[in-house]
Amino acid sequence: MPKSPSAAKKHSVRGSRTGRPIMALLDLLGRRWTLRIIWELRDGALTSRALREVCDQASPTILQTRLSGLREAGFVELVPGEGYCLTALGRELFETFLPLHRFAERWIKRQE
Amino acid sequence: MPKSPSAAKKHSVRGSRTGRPIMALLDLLGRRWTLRIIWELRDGALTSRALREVCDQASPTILQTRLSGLREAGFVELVPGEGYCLTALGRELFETFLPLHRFAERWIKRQE
DNA sequence: GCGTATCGCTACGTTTATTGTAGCAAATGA
DNA sequence: TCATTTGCTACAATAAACGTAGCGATACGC
Repeated sequence: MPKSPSAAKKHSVRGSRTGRPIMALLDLLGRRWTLRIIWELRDGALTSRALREVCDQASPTILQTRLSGLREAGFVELVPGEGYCLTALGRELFETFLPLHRFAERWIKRQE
Repeated sequence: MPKSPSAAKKHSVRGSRTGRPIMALLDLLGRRWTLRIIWELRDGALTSRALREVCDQASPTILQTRLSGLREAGFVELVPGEGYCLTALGRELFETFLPLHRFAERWIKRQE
């Protein structure tokens, strides 16, 4: 298994071996709870525990791991006294998959 | 592939407990290789083995699992003699996160 | 027919990721 | 002080993903 050291940071994003940014991003977003966290922070800051509540009581272990990754990626920041919230970049990312919301509505009807 | 009304529930999508479509979709897309598969099928059909090649030799076990999920979800179909390709719905989904591509380019520059 | 190559797909043992529960130290306010 | 809440971590258990091998079916050329 060839491993390129070109990964963004020490957490060696899975799809980044190709050196294509989109792969690194898809890889980052394709980890459990990542998309959900970004989604739940859309309306403002949440404390780690509040975030856990809205994320269906996900384990703090993995939430912490994801939050670290998202902070490293520059999508999320921790504001003392406020909690976790999206950075400007993070909000930009959120908006790129905002259309998913409307898509999901149409999609679910097809499922039923 | 037979599609029952409860097809979506068969694999009990993780975030679907809330009943909110976007959660079910984020959950589906937040599984390993799912986003990548949709991305790699953007230019047309690929056989299961060709798909494996472009997906960094991912294990056929998990690719098969994902392809089944994506077929159940109606995003991917298997065309005999051609291979796997996106359905009309799948292409629509792909286009909703197409802006991610450009975003990823900008994002990666920030990382370096 | 025969061999060979490819297709979609699965078995199975190992490794990695995620979960669930409990709890820590620091900060805050009463 | 005491009680809460914060971000965060330890640790054992479970679930997901990986890697290798190979199946049956199909389609070729010979």
